[in-house]
Parts: sequence; C-alpha cells; structure tokens
Amino acid sequence: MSEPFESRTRYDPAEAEPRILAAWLESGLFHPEPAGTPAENYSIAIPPPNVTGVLHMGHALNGSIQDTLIRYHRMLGRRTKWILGTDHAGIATQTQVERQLVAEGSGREELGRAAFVERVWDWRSRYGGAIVEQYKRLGASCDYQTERFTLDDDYAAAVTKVFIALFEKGLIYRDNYLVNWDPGTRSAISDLEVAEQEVTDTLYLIAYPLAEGDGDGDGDADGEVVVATVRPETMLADTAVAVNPADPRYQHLIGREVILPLLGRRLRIIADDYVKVDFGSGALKITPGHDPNDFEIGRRHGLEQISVIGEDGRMTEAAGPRFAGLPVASAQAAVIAALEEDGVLRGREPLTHAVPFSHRSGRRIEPLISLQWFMRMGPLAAPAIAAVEAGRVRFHPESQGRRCLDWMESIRPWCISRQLWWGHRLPVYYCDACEETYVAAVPPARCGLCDGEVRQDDDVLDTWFSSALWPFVTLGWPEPTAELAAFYPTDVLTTARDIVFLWVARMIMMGLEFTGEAPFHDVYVHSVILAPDKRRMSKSLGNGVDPIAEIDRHGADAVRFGLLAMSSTQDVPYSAEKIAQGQALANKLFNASRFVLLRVAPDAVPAPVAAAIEDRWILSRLTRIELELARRIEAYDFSHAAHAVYDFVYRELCDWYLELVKGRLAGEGDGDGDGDGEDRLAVSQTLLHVLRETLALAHPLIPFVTEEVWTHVRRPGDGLLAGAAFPVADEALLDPRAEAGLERAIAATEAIRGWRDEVAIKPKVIVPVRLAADGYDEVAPLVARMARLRLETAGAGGPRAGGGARARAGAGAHGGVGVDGGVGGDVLVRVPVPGGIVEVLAGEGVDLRAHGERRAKRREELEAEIARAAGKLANPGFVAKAPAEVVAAQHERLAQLEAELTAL
RNA sequence: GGGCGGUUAGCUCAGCUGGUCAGAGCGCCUGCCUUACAAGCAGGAGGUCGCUGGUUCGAGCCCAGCACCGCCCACCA
Repeated sequence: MSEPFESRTRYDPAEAEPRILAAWLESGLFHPEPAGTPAENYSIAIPPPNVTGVLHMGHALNGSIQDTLIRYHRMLGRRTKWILGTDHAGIATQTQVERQLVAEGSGREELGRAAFVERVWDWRSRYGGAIVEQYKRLGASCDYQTERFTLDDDYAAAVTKVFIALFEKGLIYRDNYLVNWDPGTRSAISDLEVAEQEVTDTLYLIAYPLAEGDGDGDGDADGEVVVATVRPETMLADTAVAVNPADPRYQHLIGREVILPLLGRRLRIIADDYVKVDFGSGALKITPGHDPNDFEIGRRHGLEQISVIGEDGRMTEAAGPRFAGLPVASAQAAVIAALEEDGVLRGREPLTHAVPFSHRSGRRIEPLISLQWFMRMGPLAAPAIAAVEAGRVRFHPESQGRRCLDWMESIRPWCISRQLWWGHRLPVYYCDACEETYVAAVPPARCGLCDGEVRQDDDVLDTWFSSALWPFVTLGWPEPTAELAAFYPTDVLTTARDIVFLWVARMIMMGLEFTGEAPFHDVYVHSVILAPDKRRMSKSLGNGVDPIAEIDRHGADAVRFGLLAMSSTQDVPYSAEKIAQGQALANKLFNASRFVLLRVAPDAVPAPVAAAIEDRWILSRLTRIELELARRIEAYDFSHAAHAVYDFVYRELCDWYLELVKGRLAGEGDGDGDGDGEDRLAVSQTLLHVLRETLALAHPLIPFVTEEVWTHVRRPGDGLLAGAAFPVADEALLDPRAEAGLERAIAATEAIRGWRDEVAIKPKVIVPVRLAADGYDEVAPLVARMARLRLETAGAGGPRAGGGARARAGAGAHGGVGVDGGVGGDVLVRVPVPGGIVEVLAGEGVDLRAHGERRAKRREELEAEIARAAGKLANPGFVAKAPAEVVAAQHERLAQLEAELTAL
C-alpha cells in the first residue's frame, strides 16, 4: 500500500537487501536460546569455511541449501540453530601469511615461531571475518552471535583432551613410516590430500651386475639384472632387487646378489608376488625408503630402509659423497650421467603414469620415511560403519553412503602430524636427556625420571583433526553446556562430495567416540558447481564465477534460486540462465504483490473465501504447492522445490488467477452494473490470503524479496516473515472439481488463443461465439474473458446480458464484424476445444485460408491419435493384460478424440 | 585395474514404482507499449529420448552388449 508500490515497477535487490538483513540481524531471530531437546530443535553445523577464504560458488550453493532448511524449520516453529564459525585451515592460512612475509622481504624462519603465530592471529583479526560477512550477503540465517573458530582457547582445550584420550587408548602413536612428503609445504600430508596426475616420465633401464662368487661356484661375474625406474636417483637407496617367484627367467637367481652401480652395495635378489612378470624386465629394484610399494615389500622381507632424499628436498649423506647435498632434480641428472659413464644404462623410454601431487602446494609428492604421529582408524571406523549401515546416518543420495562405507572399510592409519606452526600444537613433551615422552594437557615442569628439561613437540595437528570435532565442540563439549543439550546431535550435514572422507566420515567417527552419538542423522551431498565450460572452477583456469559479484548484479534471491534450481546430485555447470530465472521470479513476485496491494481494500482480512470457481481453484492449487514444497524440502530436493515455486507463481498465480480476477477487482462483479462490493471483498480476502501464503512458502528459498513484500502485507502484530509460520496445507481446500474445471478452461483458452493468432484476429477484437462443448458450465465466462470472446446462447438472436456489458468497450469501438449485436445463428467457422467446439459466429478479418489449414492439421493430428488409441484397444494382448483402469482411460480418450473429430 | 554417474529440443537440464512423458528455462520466430511486471504478455517452430539387441500387450523409463563423456578409488616399477 505504501509508496514504493505505486512508483517502482522493478524490485531493486541492491536497495532492499541491506535493509532487510539489518532487520533480521536486529530481530534476534537467528539466535535461539538453548532449551528443549535435540529432537524438538533443529540444528545444522556449517562446514566451517577457511578463515582465509572468500565465498565461492560451492559455499554459495551449500549456504543456500542450509539456509533453506534452516528457514523452513524455523518457520515450522522449531527452535533453530545454524552453528557458525571458521576453520583455522593450517596450511592454507600459514601459506597466505608466509607469502605476505616474503613480499616484505622476510620469512617465517626469520620471525621465529612465536612471532609468526602472533602475526597470523593478527592477520586473522584483520581479514578473517570477510567470509562471514559474505554469508550475510547471501541471506544466511546463521547464529552470528556465537561464532566459533577452531583455534579458540576452548576449542584447543577440547582438541587436546581428544588427543590425550585417543593416545591413552592406544589409537594415537608415533612411528617411522613412509609418508607423503610435500616439498611445497615442507610437511607430511595425509593420503587424502594427495591427488594423482598423469605424467610422462622417462623410464630408465639400468643394469645391475651379478655379484661374484655367490652361487654357481665358478666365481664369474657372469651376468646382470636389468631394472626399470623413473626415479633413478632413488636407486641410491635400493636395498634389494625383487623378481616374481614364478618367473622362469629369474628363478635360478633368487637368493643371489647383484652389485648396486655407483655405490657398489650388494643387493640380495628376493622373490615377491608383487612383481609383475610382464612389466619391464620383470625385475624390480626395491627402495623401501622412497616408494610405498617397496616399503611394504621391504617390511615383508626385513630389508633395511635407507633415505637418500631429505625433507629439504636434497640428497642426504646416505646418497654418497658424489650426490649428497644436491637437489633431487640435479641428483637425477648426475646419477644418469654417472650410470652412462659406467656403461650400465641400458636404455630409456617414455612412460606415462599416475604420480601423486600435493593438493595443498601442487608439488609432486616425495615419498620418504619420517617420524610422524599416526592415528589407528580401524577401531574408530567400526562404529561409524555400523551407524551408516544401520541407517542411523543416512546419506542422500545413498550412493554416497556406499562410497563412504567403502572408504571406511578399507581405512588406513592417518598421519596427523604436520610440520607447520599454525595449528593445534601436539600436547606431547619430550625429555631429551632420558628420551621420555609425556602426553598431557599440562606439561610437567621437569622430567619425572631424570629431572631434565622437557620440550614440546614442534608439530601441529592436521587441520582435519580439529574439524572432525566441529559439531560438538562448537556447542561447548566437553563441558555439559545448555547448547550441547539442546542442539546436539545436529540434524543434517550438507556438503559436496569432495570432503566426505576428509571430513564427514571422521566427524561421524569422532562424534560416536566422544559423545556416543552420530553428530547428524542425515548427510546431504550436493552438486559441485562447475564453470560454464563444464570444467571445475579454478583460479589457474580463470573460469570462476564470483557469487558476490552475481549477488551485486542480480540479487541474493536470484543467486540462491538459481543455484538451488540448477543443483542436483551430480555436478552441474553454472547456469547464468537459472540465476536470471531467479531474478525474474523475484521481480514477478514483487509486481504481482504490487498488483494486489494497489487494488485490495486495506481493511480486507486475509482469508480464503471461495466465492467463485477460480477462487476454489487457486486455493486448491495453493494447498498442493504447500504440500509439495514441504515434501521437496524434506527430501532435500531443492531443484524441484525451486521450480515448483516458480511454476506456481508464474503459471497459476500470475498468468491465470490474477488475470481471472481482474474484472472482479475492477468492480465488474457479477454483472449487476456498478460492481459488487461483496464479491470484491471476497476476492480481496482471498487474494491477500494467497499472497501471504505464497510469500511465506517461498521465503526459505528467496528470503529477501518475500520479506520485503511482507512489510506491505503484514498486519499489526505480525513480525518479520522470517519468524512467521510456514503455511500449513489445509487439505479441506483441495478441490478436484474446481481443478478439473479450470484445467479445461485453460486448455480451451489456449486453444482459442492459438487459433486467433493463426487466423490473424487482432488481439483487441471481441469475437462472438457459441459454445458447443461439455464441461464449461462454471467456467464459460472465464474462457470468454481470457480468450476475448462474447458468448451467445445457442439459437439466440442477441447478445447476452452477461457478456455484453463486458465486451462493449473494446470491440464496439473497433467495429468488429457482428459485434454490434444482432448476430444470428450463422456459424462462420468451428474451433475445437476440449470437450467440443466453439462456433465462431463472426469475426473481423478471419483468415479463412489459415483457419482451413489449421483445421486440416488438427484433423490429421486427431486421426493419428485416434488410430493409435484404437490400435491399442484392438490389440487383444492390451485389453487382456493391461490394468482395467488403463484400458478404461484409453476408451475414454478415444471417445473424446472421436467426439472432437466429429464436431470438426 | 575396480567402482559410480551421464548420454532427452540450438544451449543447460526435468522426466516418480514401465501405460496422455515427450517437458521446463534460455535462445529463436510472430503478434501485442492490454492501467502489476516490455528484464513484460500472448502465440509458435523445434526432439526417430547415444547405438544394437532383448523382456513386455506396451519402454527415455527394465535387461544385455557396444560407443563416447565425466567422476571416485587403487601399490604396476
């Protein structure tokens, strides 16, 4: 009713959104007081974005999904909490700050650990809040009052407690083990942070001469074994050569020795099934110190583990004086040169194979043996597997649950220590004097055995270790807080599939281990939004689309709607069209609301008043959309939910209902001349009711525009729409008869409009017709209105009271044929509509030839369809085996088609 | 090497337990500045549903094989 509606014909999100957001934040609606039980309440823990991060499309989609769920449940009256926070993101954050230091001509080593960590905190306080502000732009109704950070003191204390508990349980241990060494971050990383890439390397064939006097008794150095490798520099760490025990070429050599070129070490020839007979020469050099497979073989055969590559990416002393100190790349060249010199290089050929790369730094992984902390996962995975199998945690789609199970069932130890400074430092202390180790929250002042100094382990925990505790630590665990009691377990976890193992599986394990309950009962795994070119969005490709820029351009509702509409369970390319569709929807809703509010009496009470069939129809359709939307949201089917809202608003509400009631609102009423106050009030009440319910049901998906319009339709005492109730479908309003009637009316209207267009009748011309069709008792006037017809009664000679008054204005002025009254029974042409025909009594400029063509075409269609239906019914198999109702439906269809054909 | 998903209108995608299921948005063509919206409204054109067989009275929808495309897992130097 207020001024914007009178003047503005377009919804302006840039103007409205900040205002609405401020109102939401101020309302306190996003912050629930902890009370009630988790079963009554609804909570979601946000996947904590990296504190360094900026909002990308994945966040935007994930945020839109979570906010839709959160707002929906809040409107259902549940006490609703969306747990917000950020992740310290060890490697990512440290790298970012280090880069800054380098730019300043400094570095972390120069700063020292304490100062560096200080610097990161400083950085975080300055730039760390950016992404939270971006979530606000999206309209995310997180609990901004209780934002958490994975490195806060309380959080750190919880992490320490967990570490100690798992250590005491024997699940955390320290070991020398072959790890994925990332030369970029100069830290070990876990298997999950490694991604393989195809690389073409050179495969070198190297001859290892047989050692003398070791088997055949004649003392000759009578041969050689050729091995193949793409990493010749690692040969310096070889401790054996392996062959397949069944390989006839080598059987006689098993147990003998070869001489390692360059170093002269004697290597035993061992037999192991792992070696493939048909690959390369069938002999495999064994390097336990630098190859995962060789490491396993080495353990099986009790071989020594030699490390020739250090954590600094240079060759170690063990590589021998010629190579020690060289960077790996130069060492490779030097080794090749030396081998050639010695005449043992037997060949080289290109080999394309998969090689591990660091997800974090992009550098090629250097497998090497390192003293690290590990976590034994089997005992933790077992209860998680049971929970997923029993359906206590359900994945959507189910295939992701299967995938998660597969991973958990073959889970391996997790390397949890990282050689970084930014993170949760291990609560582990060593006494160097007596080599005692202490694992404790509070370190002993001095060693309990020898009274020596103790020092803390330098390493920090993998970021995912703390992330795994997210759903319960954010709520206050290990303290028995009110928040924990009210909101744990949470309800659903939504994410893309790339962190199902990295994060989701581990959360389930840790939740079960430390709280006895799975942290959520549903996991919704959504699409990855690809770039429009169908490749992954990436900085290096430069094909990313910035959601904030899209919000600036099209509004948050448009972006939310678009993302939800394009999402599915598989990857989807970003669709600018869907965003545009969302923007159009917001605008449509805005203008439809203007239409209502500029006409409806301010004193009208919103109430469903079924005064006419179209009222009963829209109320019935509204009820159906309410039922559908609730069903879709609860099934995590957001794409259909979005499209359902769109279709309802466009098709049913705007295209048909608003157009249908325009006349009644203008006071044409039931034709008594000067408008019908009673009917007008009824329409007003219904319109207001439908509008309010439409806003409410669309609100979880497109919160801003609905909230904006709500300010104009709300009544005294109504609060924000965000705090209003989601419409409860009133099934008493379902009205199949009204739906069938309108369905027929709409089909007839469309048929006549199509005909009009084809025979070139001017849009403004009112065409006099006689309706000779069944099923239009209640809706004939509606068809007349929408198709711009004037209904004559069969056999009558003059205009009817009902249609006459309405038709006069447009048609009379243009002098259309026969619209001056006095039309007789002469039928000009016949137009088929469902259930019969419309007899056109006269028409201005009807293109008879076009009409003829159209009729002929329709006749052809009908004949084809009749033939098909008749054919089916003539098939004895069909009649005998198909369900009776299907056969009956086919009979009815045939009858209708034939009736239409006859009428033609 | 194993597993999963996809192949439907020019483009991006819907199509539930087989029987009006051949659809939507965008794009395209035609007509309308109809007093909510011209970033709008009305109408229209456009597809042998990847290929080949099979099951069935009936198949985008089920089965088998094949061809492409994508993703995940995996220890072939």
